[in-house]
Order: sequence, then C-alpha cells, then structure tokens
Amino acid sequence: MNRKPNLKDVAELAGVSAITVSRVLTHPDKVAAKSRLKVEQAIATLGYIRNHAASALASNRSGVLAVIIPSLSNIVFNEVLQGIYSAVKPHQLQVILGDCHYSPLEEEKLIATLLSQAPEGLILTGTDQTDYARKLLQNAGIPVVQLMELTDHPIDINIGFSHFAAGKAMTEHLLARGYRHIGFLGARMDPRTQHRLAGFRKAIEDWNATSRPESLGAEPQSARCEPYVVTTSQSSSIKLGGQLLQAVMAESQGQCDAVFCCNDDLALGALFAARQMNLRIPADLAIAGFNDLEASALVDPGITSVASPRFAMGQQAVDLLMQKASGAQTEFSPIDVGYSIMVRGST
Amino acid sequence: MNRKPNLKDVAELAGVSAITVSRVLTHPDKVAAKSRLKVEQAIATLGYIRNHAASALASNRSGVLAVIIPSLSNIVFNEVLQGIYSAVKPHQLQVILGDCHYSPLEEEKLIATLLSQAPEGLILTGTDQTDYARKLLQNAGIPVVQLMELTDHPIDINIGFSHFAAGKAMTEHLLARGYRHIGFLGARMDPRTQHRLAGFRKAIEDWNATSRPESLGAEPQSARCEPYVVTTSQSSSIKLGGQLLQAVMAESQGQCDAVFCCNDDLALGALFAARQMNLRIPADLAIAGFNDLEASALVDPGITSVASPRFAMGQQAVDLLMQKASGAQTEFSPIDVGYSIMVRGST
DNA sequence: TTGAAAGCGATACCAT
DNA sequence: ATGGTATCGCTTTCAA
Repeated sequence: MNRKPNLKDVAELAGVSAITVSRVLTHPDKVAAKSRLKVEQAIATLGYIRNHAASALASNRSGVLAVIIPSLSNIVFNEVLQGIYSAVKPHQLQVILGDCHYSPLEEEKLIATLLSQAPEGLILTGTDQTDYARKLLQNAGIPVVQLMELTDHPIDINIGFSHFAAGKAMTEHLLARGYRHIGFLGARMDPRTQHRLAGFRKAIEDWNATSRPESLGAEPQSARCEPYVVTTSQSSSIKLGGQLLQAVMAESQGQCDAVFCCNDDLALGALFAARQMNLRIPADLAIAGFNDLEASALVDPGITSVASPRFAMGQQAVDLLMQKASGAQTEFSPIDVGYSIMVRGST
Repeated sequence: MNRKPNLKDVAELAGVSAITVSRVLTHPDKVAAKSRLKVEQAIATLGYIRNHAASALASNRSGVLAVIIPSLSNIVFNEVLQGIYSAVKPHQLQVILGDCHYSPLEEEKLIATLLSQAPEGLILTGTDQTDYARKLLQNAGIPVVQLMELTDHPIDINIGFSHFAAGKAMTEHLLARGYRHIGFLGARMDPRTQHRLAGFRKAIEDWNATSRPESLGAEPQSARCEPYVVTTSQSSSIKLGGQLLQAVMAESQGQCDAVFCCNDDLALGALFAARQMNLRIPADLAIAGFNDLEASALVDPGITSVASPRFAMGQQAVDLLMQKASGAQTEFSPIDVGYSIMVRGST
C-alpha cells in the first residue's frame, strides 16, 4: 500500500468502524479501553496521520487561529506572539501568521486570505482596519481581537492601552524634570506612534497653558516649553535614532535638552550618537524611549521608557477569543492593560 | 440566507455551474471573459469566501507551508522568517509557524501536528531532529529543508553554514590579534552554539600545536593560548552576558584578555559590564560576538561579529522547496551560504 | 469553454 | 459503547 493510510485503513486493521477511530482521536474517553488500545496500535503501525482538511470540512472546525501583525522584524510584536503561542497550547490550535507591513490595505488582503481558512478567531494589531476589512470580519462571524491599542468603536474584543496617555505621561515626566526644549523623534509613523506624538503635543500644550496663562502676560522664558518634532516615514532602527537626533539638534539650533523617542530603538541610537557628540546624559540631554526593551535597562545610563504587558496581552487575546468562541459570554468592553513609565538614568 | 455562501450559491447567482466558479478562482484564464465577469460579480455580491478545507480535501493541495523555529524571541530566526515570508508571497501559501523552544522532542511533536495539515513543504531549523521525526518526515513525502546549519546526512534539502568553521575563524582572528587568554561565553548551548564552541577549541588546539610543537620543548609563555570556557544552559540575554563575563574573569583570575561570546546579546552584555569594570576595550579586553545584530555595529566600540545571510537563507529555503514540490529537480546537495567576520573596534 | 457525476476523508446524527 | 449513512464544499475526471 503506497498511499497514505486513512481512517478506514486504521479501522480495518483495528477491527472496528471508522467512526470509532475518529472518536479515539477526539474523545478518547468515550471509547472502551479495549477498542482504544487496538486503535492506538493500528494508528502506530500504519503511521496514520489524520487529514486535517477532511476533519475541518466535516466538523466545521478548522482548529486554526489567524494572527496578523504589522511587522515581523519589530521585537515588540514577537513578545505578543509569544504570549499568543503560550496561550494557544491547551486549545489545540494552529497559528497562521500574517505580516501586513503596517499597511491597512495589505492587512485587508490578508484578512480575506486568512478567512478562507475559516479560523476560529482572528487577532489583529491596532484599530485602523479598512472599512471593507471590518465588513469582512463582521460577516465572518468569528471572534476578533484588536490588540495593543484602545478604541471606542471596537470590531469585537479590544485589548490594549492608550498610547496617547502614555506619550502624554512621558512628556509630563520630562517637563517635571525641568526640561523645556523637548524634541520628539518619530519613525514609521504608524497610528500608535501618532498617538504618542499627539500625547506629547497635548502635554506641552497643557503645560504652556498652565504655566503661562495669557491673562497674566509674559513670564520667564524658562517656564515655557518649546517642542521640536522630527519624524520620518522610514522604518525605525537604532541607526536612524542617531540621525534623527542630529536632525532635531539642527532644527533646534542646539537648544534641545531632551528627546522623547517613539521607541527604544531610536532611543538607543540617540544615546549612542549623543555620546559621540560628547553630550552628558542626562545633564546636557535627556533621552526617553518607548517599549522598554531589555537593552534600555542595561545601557549606561539606562533609558527611561514606557513598559507594557505585551506577553500578557497576547495571552489574554487568546483566552478571551476562546471564551467567546465557546459561547461563554458575548460582550467584552475594551480592556485597558495599562502601561508604566520606567524611570532610569537617562532622564 | 444566513449560512455562508458556497460555490453552488455563487454558481446559481451567476447562472453557471459550480465547476466554472471553481475555475474562475483557480485558473481565471481558462474561463470565457463573459462567464468570468458574471462569476466575479456574484462572488462580490455574496461576499463569498472559498472554503479552504473543502478545497484542500478535493485537490489534495493544502496551500500550507509549515515552519518550525527554535525560538520566537530570538531575533535571528525572525530574519529568517522574513525571508521565508517574502519568498512565499508569489506562491499563494500560508505559513503555519511552530516554536519548538530548542527542544527536539517538542519539535517532533510539532512535526507530527503540522503534518496533519498536509503542508506542501516543511522548513526546520538545524539538523538535530529525533529519529522518529526523521521517519515521520520521510514517510510524509514532502520536501523538507533543514536550515541554518550544514550536515553530511540531510533529510532532504539543506541550507546553512558551518558554525564550527565560523567559531574557529573568529577564534583565529583573536589569536592573530595577539590575545592569548581567550574566554568563551556560551548560553543555551543548542547544537549550533556547541559547534561554535568546538570551533573555538579546535582553533586554540591548532594554535598551541603549531606555535609550541612538543619536539621543540618549552617556548615563551606568551605564545601558548589559554582557553577559558564558561557556559550555561540558561537562555541568552544581554544581562546574562555581563554575568558570564564576571564568571570568566573569576575563573581566569583576571587573566582573560578576550572573550568570544556565542552570540551578540551576550557580547553586548559583556561590553556594558566591561565598561562598568573600567576595562578598556580592546586594550584590556577584546569582545567578539556572533550574528552581527544591528546594535553590534553601533555601540562604541563596535563589536566584531559573525554575519550570515539569514534573510536570504529563508528565501532560498522556500525557493528550493517550491522547485522540488513542482518536481523540477529531485536532489540538491547541501548548500553552504557562508559567513563573514565583521571586524570592528572591539577586537 | 462548459458541465455532470464521482469522489476526497473525516464527522454528525441517529440507531442499536 | 459502537456502527451505518449522509454530508461537509470543492475539485477531478471525463464527456459534450
């Protein structure tokens, strides 16, 4: 016999019916121990492997979880993925992963493609899906998680934190430390990065409004905060951080005394570049980052950064997805997992 | 109509037969333009999405590529993955990804699981599969790639480079630079790391044999090279690099004047720790790494490291897999993609 | 270029 | 606890 063995082959060898073999595979406890043993032996002898396509077709359960991330190269999403994989284990799910390269259009195409696998659920990053994508998902009738970021109008389940609030809080931290010429370094301005920038702007706006109310007239220059924003659509890297630091220094004519980098890669690059410019940190220049990568804590001085529970987010996404898939609950309101500012020597 | 539309629904709406719809989906050029248009409209109207399980079952083509990597958290495999994803695009394949946590046993289980999806091909990392896994793969009758590392007895296709040779070459570089008390820092001693260590040992052994032949009697102490090996099964991290540096310094009683780290994470950690110990680099201590991560080139001094074409390996794996799947060629001998030593300030 | 009929391999449902 | 039978949705094969 050359072709791959199927259920029937196993059944014949074991002297039972096909359906009994099927049961051994799915609900072993619903089969008498004696039959089960015979079947298990037959399976081993034949090297039988169940045909997933047939199983999925007949049972209408694909055993697949679809996940779309914006980038494979960004370690941040890896940590989320690890959470997803760890949580998926007990559920007998296979993960099909797509990388949409930060593009909502690519994401839309991927969603269409992945939906053909009839996944049990779908995990997306961010909340900026195209209208058509949202429609696809609504029709699909499967639970969907939008991860990493919060929105008032989630497609379904939403788990994340406010990048606006985090950006604002970090900027307030710099203001509280006395910095008044603060630069924002941004790369690959995806929605979350833009929210961080918006938070940055709001913090400074609030600060200037408070410390220098128009009704009171002029105040000492030092009280007012001067923002410098340098962004690029290039994708983020350590090297780019150094280049952006030079750019902001040029733009501010050397006035800039603190930079808030939209992520830790940029912050590391800024730190390395600042050293070569003989800037003392944090005396001459403060550096703040985002994501709290391992390296940020270990360089000298450590980089102040925003931490968030990425692994846990991934886990929770799967957990809620599976809860919903099993019909336990139908509505979850957006879940804010929060963030925390890790203050280190760089500020 | 509540249930999801199927081929028949589309066919009825378009006024053609189901098979014609199927053809529009798979070989659009084999259908008259007129019918095709009608079908495409019907598909759009109904929001039809093809049932992958049924398609796979009927056609005996799963459209799935299975990939197993040892770790999601190691950025090195991410770059390989990116190569895989980039190459997969034109082939209409979905990637199912498994993480075996560096364990051959987990890998074996994953292989069994993933084979049930009847993937068109399977990409593995390394060459240390269990016997049972090899048997499974041989029976599966699909092309298999063992990636990253070379072996004399590949299961099928083999693409990689010699970690032994790379480890040896890097050590020879340190010897050539005049270092004679060389430490090896190793974490999570997976097979490739062990080969690097073996190369390290061989280089030093060769050196000592050459520069101090037994027949010539004693020579100046400085000519002989003293190796110090510190390894741990803990998984690698920047922080661990610092700890291992301290360990090797303790073991060598401060004699160690160079460390070869089994990867760049450790090397970065060693660099940061060395700075805090007020060691001048490379005068007091040379540091070499492996993998050539971006940060290694940008810290000061830059870390000498071993670069390899990871992205390209991923791409080539898919390319050869698809070539083989389409029956073009049946045998490939192992493909050595090589490595190169990036010499920087740290040595 | 198009269609009819016969599977693909497993599971659900209903008996026994 | 076990088995018979219909069925899932699509593609293959063959014929027109």
